[in-house]
Amino acid sequence: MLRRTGGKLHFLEIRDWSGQKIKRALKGKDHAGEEIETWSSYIQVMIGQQQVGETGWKLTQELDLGDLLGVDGTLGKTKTGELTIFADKLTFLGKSLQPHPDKHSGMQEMEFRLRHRYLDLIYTPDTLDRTLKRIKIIKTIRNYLDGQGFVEVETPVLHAIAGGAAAKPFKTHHNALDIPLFQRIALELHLKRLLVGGIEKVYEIGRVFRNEGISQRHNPEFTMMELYQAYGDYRSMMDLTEGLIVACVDALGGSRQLQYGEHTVNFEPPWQRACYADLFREHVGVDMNDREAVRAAAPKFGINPKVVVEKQEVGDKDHDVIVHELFEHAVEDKLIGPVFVHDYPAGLCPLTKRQRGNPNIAERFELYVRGMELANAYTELNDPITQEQTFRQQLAGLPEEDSMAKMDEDFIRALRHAMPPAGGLGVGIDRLVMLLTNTTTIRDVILFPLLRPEK
RNA sequence: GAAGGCGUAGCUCAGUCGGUAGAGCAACGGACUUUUAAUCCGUAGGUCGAGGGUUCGAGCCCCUCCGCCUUCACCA
Repeated sequence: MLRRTGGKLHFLEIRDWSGQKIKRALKGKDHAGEEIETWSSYIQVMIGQQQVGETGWKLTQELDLGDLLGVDGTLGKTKTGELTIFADKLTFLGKSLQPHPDKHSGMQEMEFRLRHRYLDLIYTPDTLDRTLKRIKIIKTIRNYLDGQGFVEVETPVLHAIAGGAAAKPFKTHHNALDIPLFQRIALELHLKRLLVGGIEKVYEIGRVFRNEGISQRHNPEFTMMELYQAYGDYRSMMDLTEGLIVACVDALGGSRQLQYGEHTVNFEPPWQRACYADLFREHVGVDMNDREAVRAAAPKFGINPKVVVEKQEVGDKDHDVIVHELFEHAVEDKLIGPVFVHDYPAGLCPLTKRQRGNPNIAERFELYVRGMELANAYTELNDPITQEQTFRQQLAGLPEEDSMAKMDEDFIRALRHAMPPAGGLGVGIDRLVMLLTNTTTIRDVILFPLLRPEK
């Protein structure tokens, strides 16, 4: 609430949260001509001493910035043309005891904004705008997938074994059963069990947890969408991904050309599809299957082809590992996209089916936009014997206390009852929202990101 | 984990060469009947992130620590 007082006549601007979405023009020089869609708007209220009576006038004298006020009156326009409620009755609804931020400068410091998100929503129009867009994107994903015949499910967050990805889990404990439990790091293994169970088009949108570092692109809890389609493969996943994300872009109501930083990204389909090996050759300059050439090229991109443990070179890195490090350094930044990078070196993808006729290539793609991995999809491995072997290989070097070091025997048993061949897709919702709302930090697309406790 | 930047009133920010701690908004008191962030007059508000050092004297210089931001590293 802004207040301009004038003797026996006051003008207030109150924020109206009627729940109805409207277009609102942003005020101020910086936003001239801009509109956002929101459910909050400001409307002016005029309060005259004679109109609101003695108690109403007394109340008016006591109002502070941030108070909640009910107004009955007549809608009209002032002589300057501003839409205004001419109040004849005031109802006091809530008191602000804490001083609010500067009504013009708003909130500048990131930490203050994050620790007072309720104020940030009021004083930083972009925060509310991004929040509404996030909700709309998630709703669009549900509508789109439901329309394609997918079934949304809920699977456990607490796992006895945290599998489906390579990440450190959060650990907790169940008292009655007296067992350790982990918060999930992926949705994959339960959704695949459902494939076995005959739910042939299945998805989940849910929170996953990884006990790792925090950065502009990482929050310890974040939202994943994973879907699995029986009798699909990574090619069908590309078509689905393209349709899904274009639907999200369209849902935001603007153009299919979206600004992100200094780049404009064109989401108009069809999107480029590029083979991993071709991109590698183009940007690194050597054939990724040429082991000598790859090894020789590594130092040019600042990559050490030796494994370094505590500053000792203890051996040669695996060929596919060097290839991918080169890819990350030399190629990723160039992928403004959207571009599907497909056909990955098999060594990088233990859970992926090999290409028919080429065991060195995995049927996988990642969708890159502006150098960021936005989606990851496979033709899923459905052979229980191969799956068990790759699990064992993957776990071989890990320390015992690492939860990843435990084999999910139940999952293997499920596969042994026959999982249909399937395409699978994972999308990091937070990063998708970042991209579609031109936001540089994940902390601004999550309402309450994890912060170090105060003091 | 490394480097750089920042930390001053509830908020947004000044603070020069090392010389008494500042402004606007918000709050409080008063005046005012047509305003578009900011009417006028007045009042109050501070462990200058914390601790140590140099100095006659430190918001400012030096050291240590804490927090946040940025970049890099790590991490699917």
